[in-house]
Amino acid sequence: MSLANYFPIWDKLTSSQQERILSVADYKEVKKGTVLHDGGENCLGLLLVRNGQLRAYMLSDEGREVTISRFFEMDICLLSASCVMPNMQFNIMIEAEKDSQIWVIPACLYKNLMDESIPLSNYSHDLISFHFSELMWLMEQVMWKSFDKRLAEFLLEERAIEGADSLKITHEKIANHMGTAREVVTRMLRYFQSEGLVHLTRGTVDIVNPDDLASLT
Amino acid sequence: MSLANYFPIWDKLTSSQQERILSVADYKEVKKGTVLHDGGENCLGLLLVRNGQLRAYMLSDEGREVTISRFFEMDICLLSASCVMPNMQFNIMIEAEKDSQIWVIPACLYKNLMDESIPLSNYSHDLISFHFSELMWLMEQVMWKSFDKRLAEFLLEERAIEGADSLKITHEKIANHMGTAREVVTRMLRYFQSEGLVHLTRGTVDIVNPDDLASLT
DNA sequence: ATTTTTCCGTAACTTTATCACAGAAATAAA
DNA sequence: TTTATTTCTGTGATAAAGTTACGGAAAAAT
Repeated sequence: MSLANYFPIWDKLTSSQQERILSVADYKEVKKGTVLHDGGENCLGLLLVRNGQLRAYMLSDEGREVTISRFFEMDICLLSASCVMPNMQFNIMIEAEKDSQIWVIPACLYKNLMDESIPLSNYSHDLISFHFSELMWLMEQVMWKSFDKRLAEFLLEERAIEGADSLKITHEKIANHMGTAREVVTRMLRYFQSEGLVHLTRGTVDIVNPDDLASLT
Repeated sequence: MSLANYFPIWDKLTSSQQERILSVADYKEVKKGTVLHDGGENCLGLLLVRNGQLRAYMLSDEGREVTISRFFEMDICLLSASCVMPNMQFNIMIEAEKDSQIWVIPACLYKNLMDESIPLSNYSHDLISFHFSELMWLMEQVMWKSFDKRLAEFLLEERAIEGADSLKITHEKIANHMGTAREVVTRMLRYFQSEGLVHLTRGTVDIVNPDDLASLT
């Protein structure tokens, strides 16, 4: 399966445009943990996920993190292309959460295409709009939901992504996703355990009672 | 001065497109406090500010607010046009912070224009991208800055907007901008006053020492 | 002049974040 | 295999911010 099968609105591009993309797109296989983009530095380009899982997150000066968005198969990530997303002077990071196969499409090409293809321009428009919407949602969560609800929701989301009740994740990783401190996660997880919602062992959180977790949110 | 002088990239539109905008744009004068858009309900359209000041904010179920973005002369607000910003199912509100003169451009027309004008499509792209960026900034503030710094920054921003050291604003309004509780604002303002940074009277905050306020951030 | 509304002040309490440290489990090194 | 090192977790003390519950003063309305 090639790029054409993964790139959205591929058939709305002219064959010349398609060829230009194919000729410059860079196929990469990256290991879990690889940082693909850090801050405003280099404008890597857009990332098209063939396989695996990416994570975009914010990084504070003190090294704290919050996950902004996650990318799965067939998703396209614009956040790595500062040139396509102008006016961005902040620390957005992108890393591979799992071993992944991706195509990197240079931002300059993409920008050129946006100047000639209305479908592509409108598609990007909708993508960014979607990211904006996601960020609004995150904002709501952070501002107005208590931590127990947020944690419960995170665990259930993780369960849905992994398709398993046993999550191989450390308290610190959870804290980094949620933008809080490890101790806070530990304490709440212990409380969840005392209530029979989860079972904890080093490096894993077993979801014992997903229904009660869900009713908490 | 007419719409054409306020609408960005006006000269990159065809005369037919310009005419269509002119023929359907609705000129309005709204009083301070008017809510122009509430939630996903009606898709009012975009707002082009001729004069005055608008404010976009999030609203929680419990009635708490946070200001997301503000709009001044010649700014265009897309957030009110859910159709132009798809995938938005949250409570975004827009109100006039001052008596304002605006044009309302129906979202359906705008959407049609985006399908035929690359400059317009790209312009909207950049606009939303800018909103995304603003939201990222807000997120950083909320997550990683202590409240004293945030409040100092808010007061200085307000001072810059008003062009005066004496701010006619209640503690509650400040709290609504910042997404916190009125008591928290009151306490911090009293602390600021005790440090000689501000002077408080009912309904006003006088900035006594802007430099020290700035050094706090 | 009196009532009502708006705005502000404060104390007690809860939740979340921060700091400091320690011990257990896993991994690497000797 | 034993020892050392790193990673992960647990917990108490403290601080910051949000919540609850008032009451009182200033302004506006009657």
